[in-house]
Formats: sequence, C-alpha cells, structure tokens
Amino acid sequence: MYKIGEFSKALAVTTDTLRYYEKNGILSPSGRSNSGYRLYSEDDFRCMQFIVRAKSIGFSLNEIKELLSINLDKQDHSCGEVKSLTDHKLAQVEAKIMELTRFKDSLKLLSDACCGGEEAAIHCSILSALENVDDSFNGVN
Amino acid sequence: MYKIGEFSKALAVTTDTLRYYEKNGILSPSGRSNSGYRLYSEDDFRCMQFIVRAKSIGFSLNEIKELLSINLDKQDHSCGEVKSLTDHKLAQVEAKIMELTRFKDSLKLLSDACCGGEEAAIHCSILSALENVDDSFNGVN
DNA sequence: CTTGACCTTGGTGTTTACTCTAAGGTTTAT
DNA sequence: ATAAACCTTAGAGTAAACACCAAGGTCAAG
Repeated sequence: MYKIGEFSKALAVTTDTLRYYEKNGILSPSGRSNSGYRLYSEDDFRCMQFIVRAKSIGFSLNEIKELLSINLDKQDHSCGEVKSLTDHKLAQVEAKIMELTRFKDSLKLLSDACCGGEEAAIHCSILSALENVDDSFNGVN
Repeated sequence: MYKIGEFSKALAVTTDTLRYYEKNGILSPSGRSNSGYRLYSEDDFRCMQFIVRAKSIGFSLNEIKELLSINLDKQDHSCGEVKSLTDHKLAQVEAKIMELTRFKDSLKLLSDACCGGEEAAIHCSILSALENVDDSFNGVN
C-alpha cells in the first residue's frame, strides 16, 4: 500500500490532484492507516493509470468517470457503449479542430498580409481588416 | 446614440456581455442619459464590431484589449507589434490543433479497433487499451 | 525528544467569458 | 395612471481541473 506522497510520485501527479479525484468520486484510496493516512493499493495504481491514459487522449474527468464505471462492471455494459463514448469524444475533438483551423487560416491570412515593420501602425493591414468589414479578410463568422 | 438594448441587438450580443465588457475595460459607452442609462455612439458600434471580429478569429478578450489600445493610438505602435500579437496567437492555435490532432488520432485508433457490438464489454478493445500499457495504442503522453 | 518530512481537513483562489438574480428606478404607450 | 418593457447596481454562480493555504497531527531518524 502506498501513502499519497509515494503514490503521487509513482504516477507523476500531485497529492492535490489525488485528493481532488477522491472528493469527486473518480478514485478513492482502498484504505486508511490508523492515523487516517490514505493508503492506495495496486488496483488503485492500475485504476489511476487508466485515468491518466484516458486523460492523455482527451477524455474529461466526467467522461473518465463513465468509462471507469463501465470498466468496473463490464458485464452489464456493452462494447457499443464504450465505442459511443469514444466516438462522441472524437466528434467533439474534430469539431474543435475545425474551429481552430478556421482561426488559424484567418490569422495566417492576416499575418501574411502584414509587413510587420517598425513603422507606426497607421496603415497596418491587420488593424484595418479588423476595423472594416469589407477586406481581404473573409470567411469567418 | 443607442441604449444598451438596441446596441446589443444590433451586434447580436447580450446586454450582460456589454456590461461585462465595460466592467473589464474593453468597451465603455460614450455617455449616459440623465437617468443613468448607457448610451453607445457610432464609434462604439465600430469598436464593438472590431471586438466581435477579433473574437471570431480566436483572440481572447485580453488580447483584444491590447489590440484595441494599439488601434486607439496607432501612432505610438508599430506594425510589428500587431503582427507579433497575431503570430503569437497563431502559434498558440497551431499548438492546440496539434494536441487535439494527437487526441483525434488516438481516439480514431481506439474506435476503429472496437467492434461496438451489443455484447458485454468484457473483451472491449478500448477498455483493455486503457488498462494495459502495452497495446496497439501508443504514441500518446 | 526534537527536527523535518509527511499527512490531515476545510476552505479559498485561478482562469475565461460570461450568465443570472434581486431589488429597484425609468420610459413609453394606452 | 398603470402596465410593459426597459434600465440600474452589486453580487453570486457556472464550467474544468486543479493549486494553494493555514492550522495542526504523525512518523522515522538521530
């Protein structure tokens, strides 16, 4: 059994994070010492690895909570459920990428058109694009 | 001069947003009526359009604040400054896109490998990928 | 037996951009 | 003159995922 400090180091997270996860029902230590210290088991370790991996591919803590509860009771959940969670996340990520790509394209247009010189910004093409609707800068909104 | 309600409709934002912008030094109405109502001018309108456009290409309110202060005093700022802000934002957006793309790729791998069937999730490839380090799922972290 | 490292709880703060509420004053139309 | 629609302020709440703090208890080493 690990105390919270060892456990946090082994998993490269802070003790604050572990206490936060406990408070939010994501991962509770298997036991407590006589003096009240949290004690984490090997199972807890594997669970925490699951969480870290799920986070590393973009799942939110709420989604991870769902994944964990499915994982705890695989019997009563279908593969389809898990895939659906994954696909939903995937769609969400793709939507965000599209939004950011639009940002990127507009920003690139603006940046490329700007001289970036040391002279005063009176005729700065970026500022005038933001000021005037009509301009080489379109496609957003 | 517009009252806040008209102004908000003309720009498709809420009155709350306008009050929030005022409190945060982003845009203050040019005047007040005798009874204390906010009065927005045509200049305010153009300024708000600037803000809306800057938002639509991904600038945060703090960045917009900087852009506005440059725009107000173009004499004392260089084109380079504006371009630098833009490029910084661009780099930020591109970094985020890369992160999300990694998420996307991992999620896609998981999803494609999963049957998604109605049977119990005991052998679900997604769950086992999250449980076990070694697996077809790599490259994240 | 004391120092230092570790642990406890409960609570507040951070970031971003609003959103909502309460309690009340103002304007406009009928 | 009164109802509807609008406006005011100050302040609290939301989401997400922690980070930080104070005041104090515990444990191992020297």
